Amino acid sequence: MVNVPERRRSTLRDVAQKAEVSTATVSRVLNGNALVSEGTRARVQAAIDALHFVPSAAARAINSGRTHVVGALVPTLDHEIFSRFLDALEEELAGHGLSLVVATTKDDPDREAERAKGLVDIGVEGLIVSGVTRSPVLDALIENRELPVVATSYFDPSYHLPTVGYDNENAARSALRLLQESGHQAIAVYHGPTAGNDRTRARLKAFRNDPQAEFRFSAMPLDVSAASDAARRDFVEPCGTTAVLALSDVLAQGALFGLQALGIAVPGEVSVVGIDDLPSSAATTPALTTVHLPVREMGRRAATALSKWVEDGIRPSPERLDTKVMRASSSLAPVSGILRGKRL
Amino acid sequence: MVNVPERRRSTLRDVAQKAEVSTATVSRVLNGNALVSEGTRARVQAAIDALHFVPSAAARAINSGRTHVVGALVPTLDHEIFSRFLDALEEELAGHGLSLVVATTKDDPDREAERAKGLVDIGVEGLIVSGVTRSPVLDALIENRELPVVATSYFDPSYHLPTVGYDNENAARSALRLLQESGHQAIAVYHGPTAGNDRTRARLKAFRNDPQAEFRFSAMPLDVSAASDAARRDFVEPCGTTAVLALSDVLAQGALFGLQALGIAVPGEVSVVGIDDLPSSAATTPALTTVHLPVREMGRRAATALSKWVEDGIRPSPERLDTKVMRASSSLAPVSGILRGKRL
DNA sequence: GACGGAAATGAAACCGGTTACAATAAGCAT
DNA sequence: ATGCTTATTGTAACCGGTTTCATTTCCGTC
Repeated sequence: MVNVPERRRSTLRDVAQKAEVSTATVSRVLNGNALVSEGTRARVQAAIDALHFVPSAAARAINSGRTHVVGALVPTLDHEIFSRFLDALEEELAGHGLSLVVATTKDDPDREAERAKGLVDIGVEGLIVSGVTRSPVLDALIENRELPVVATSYFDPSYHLPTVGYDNENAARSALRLLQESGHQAIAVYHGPTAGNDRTRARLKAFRNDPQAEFRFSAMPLDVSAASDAARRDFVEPCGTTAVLALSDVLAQGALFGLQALGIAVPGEVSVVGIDDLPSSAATTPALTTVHLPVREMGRRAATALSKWVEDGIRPSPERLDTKVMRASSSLAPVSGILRGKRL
Repeated sequence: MVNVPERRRSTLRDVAQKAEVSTATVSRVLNGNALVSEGTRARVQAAIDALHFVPSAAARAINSGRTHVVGALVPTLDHEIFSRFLDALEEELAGHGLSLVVATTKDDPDREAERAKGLVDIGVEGLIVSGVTRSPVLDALIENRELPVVATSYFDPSYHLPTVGYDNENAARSALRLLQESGHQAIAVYHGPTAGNDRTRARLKAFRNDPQAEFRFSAMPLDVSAASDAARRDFVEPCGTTAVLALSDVLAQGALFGLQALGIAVPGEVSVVGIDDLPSSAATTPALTTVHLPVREMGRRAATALSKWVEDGIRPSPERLDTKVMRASSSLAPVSGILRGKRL
């Protein structure tokens, strides 16, 4: 509104001048710390308000050597599991006085390295990453900077960075055991892309060396529709498959919906089991039998671990989080019931 | 490994000394800009590598006056709609060379103001906010700092900040019209909390002054289970209500699941319509009739707008995004069918 | 009324880069 | 050999804060 020819953001020196004190005094008022007389403090504060002075974050950072910012590298934000993780992570970090910058990797190690470089360039003090597969470039960067980095969604005490996560293979094994205990042998396994995704690959390990079982693996994009389509394709003709084990709940839900669209009873004719335990999985009809992954807890733990490392220099120990079977007999039933293969 | 007593991060001066050049020359090499002889450049680069030198972000920022960081304030990350928005936002911002810090507000204006303050403290150059309800404190902060701020999820050209979003009231009206055109008059309206959430309040405006209709409003937490429970409560006894209009797809899905659990046919007996168009809404059985909100597009547009403002000082104009009815006759059917109230 | 010590404040160095400007050296036409 | 450009590099100021240390002031005490 007013004609201000080239307004420059006011600085601490401007404030000092206006309040007729030294810059040191203004700095003291700003930080509340030192002992400044009440009169001076008021005068300085008045000048600050009048000039709408806000201290420069960069100038502060250069002195303290701290930016109070950490970064998180996740495959995508467009998946409930990661956004819930980040929600908890952000909340906990905020409690420790840290801000969170996010960057997405699309499960590409090169892209991860590139984005990590970007984060370091803006001055993050630490990093949260997903899984244990790094580009050598990123490893070198971490090494050189001695950057605190916590790896999540994966538990591996032998990894060179501290991990906070669950045992993916074991989670998948729990789901598999559940099915097998109910007599299922011919199982369709639905999973997301394995390229660049070591969590999925770890889960797939649970299916190695199983002489009796008969697995049918299908990779697909991680969305409900893909799994729904897959189920409609796989089960449109009678087949011997009695169960779908999805390595993510979105796929399990999709399978459930697809089967329902075909008029196939779940779990009467086909059982469906997932991994993740999304909130919506408890509400579907039938509710989904799944393996709960404690992602919020993981977010909190990772935040605390990274915070300790960044603030106090204490390198955290690996933390293993427990997974847990949910609603074991909801979308899962013994194979003795009506078999899809015998229908008609 | 090596015994390094108190290692200090190496600085540009260290590099200069090691390479036996001035700091100016090192800076030139760093920025590739100026003309440095090939020999010198190589020597400096060698020193940089040897010392694992990485320039300080803060020191750079203090000179350029730029941090290349912007912030986003969203109610929560734990909701698909926001995380998809952020996914697109982050991607587009990255394309403009900007990093994204996120902070959650829990739909509380005071908390929003507080978190915004925190973001400004770490040096964000601009802000993305949700809706058009601000705490006066935050408004003052924005004003004083002349901070570029773009408001999203809401279209209102009269708002004092540029908005990039859709017309919430109109979206709800589309959904309502759809139901009414099919003859529905007794409608249960499921919606999330209204406190601090002007998007929901705007959607509710669509139901004002409708003499013929008979609305039954229920507020509930924004999760599938809450709506499922509500539906099970509302429809367990025969009642005249023939449709559920949920102001968010998670609630619509919940209602759908709840009705299915009661054995009520959708849309045969009760129709369900949502707003959002989540990916999973296309896959449920039946697929959900809903109003598509272009949140990814909104993310991209908001990113571009804020980027232009931050980088080029061009204050963006408000942008209105179109909403669109999806799958109009999927979970919606004319009321002439079996009425729940007449069952038994 | 001089003295010791706490309280309040300022001068100036400093953090780690960038950059304006000066200086030196090399190249080349006259 | 002289003068002028151009290429290369260095000196030092500067960005906007923080902090060390010295200085001044104000007390209460003996």
